[in-house]
Amino acid sequence: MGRSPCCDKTRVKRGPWSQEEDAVLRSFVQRFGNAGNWIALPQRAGLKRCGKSCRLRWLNYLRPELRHGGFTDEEDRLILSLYGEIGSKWSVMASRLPGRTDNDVKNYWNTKLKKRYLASSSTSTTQGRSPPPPSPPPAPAPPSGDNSSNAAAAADIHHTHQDEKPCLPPTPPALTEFDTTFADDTLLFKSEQLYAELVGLIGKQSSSTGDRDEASTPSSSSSAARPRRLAAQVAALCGPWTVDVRDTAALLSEPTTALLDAYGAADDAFGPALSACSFQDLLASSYVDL
DNA sequence: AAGAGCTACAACCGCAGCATA
DNA sequence: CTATGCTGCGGTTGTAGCTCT
Repeated sequence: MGRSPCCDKTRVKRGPWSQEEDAVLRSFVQRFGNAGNWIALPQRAGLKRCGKSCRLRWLNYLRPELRHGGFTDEEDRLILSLYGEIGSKWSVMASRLPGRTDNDVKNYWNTKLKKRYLASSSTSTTQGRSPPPPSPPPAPAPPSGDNSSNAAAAADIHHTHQDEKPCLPPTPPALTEFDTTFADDTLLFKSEQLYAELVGLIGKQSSSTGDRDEASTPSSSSSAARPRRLAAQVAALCGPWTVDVRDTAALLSEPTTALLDAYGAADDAFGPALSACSFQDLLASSYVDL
């Protein structure tokens, strides 16, 4: 019996993720997590993506604790050593390398280390040693330590080129089909906060790199100023931006539950507010011209 | 300068295992 | 107990950018 596909591939977007999609997914997941259901997430967040794709994007690319960029010699040695012990258990290897994903390790292995490994194993074979068995893992690394070590490592992780990319959209993500019919004041206020936070994230990333390629964003010069103005105005109303939105733990600690509580999200992890309108709609609703 | 080949990495695919109704 | 749905995982593919000829 064949499995049904996880989503209708003809109705979801595929291929590379845009900065707008990244911003929406990052903001949504940091706010609400996946609520135990990646399949439903894209619909809730207003993303035209397969849930699986969202999960992969978050896990392999958007998570704040991730490190991108070159592997160190120490990591090289550890991967080579682990491969000799457990074979292609990329997730186990990744758990031993804070800030790295299984996909990272796998790609790095396939493009670089594999050759080195084969060369060294053939050398050692000619020297009389048998190559290490790339098979049954003896004992998986203790999962309990993974999160803590990753969390600890996340503390001093410097964000690399991916995080440094300025990603200020000329207009907010889902605004092209913005429906102004819903006008719940509380919801509007909350959505303004959400969008202000998104803009804050974008602004922070841009300013950290000096907005160096803002000009590369099509038609950004005039329209890009509007979200910033909105953020400044909301910040004036709500107080300064004090939470680093790249810090998932900090984000999840307070506003999420407060927001969900505000909408009585007892039986739906996303809350009825998000059932009634998507996350992008929430963002969109904030984009009334103040 | 242009095309071929290579490299790095993002993204997709499909299966296995687990949870749950 | 079984069917179903979801997540996690490893293998594979696609492609942008770089280097070489």
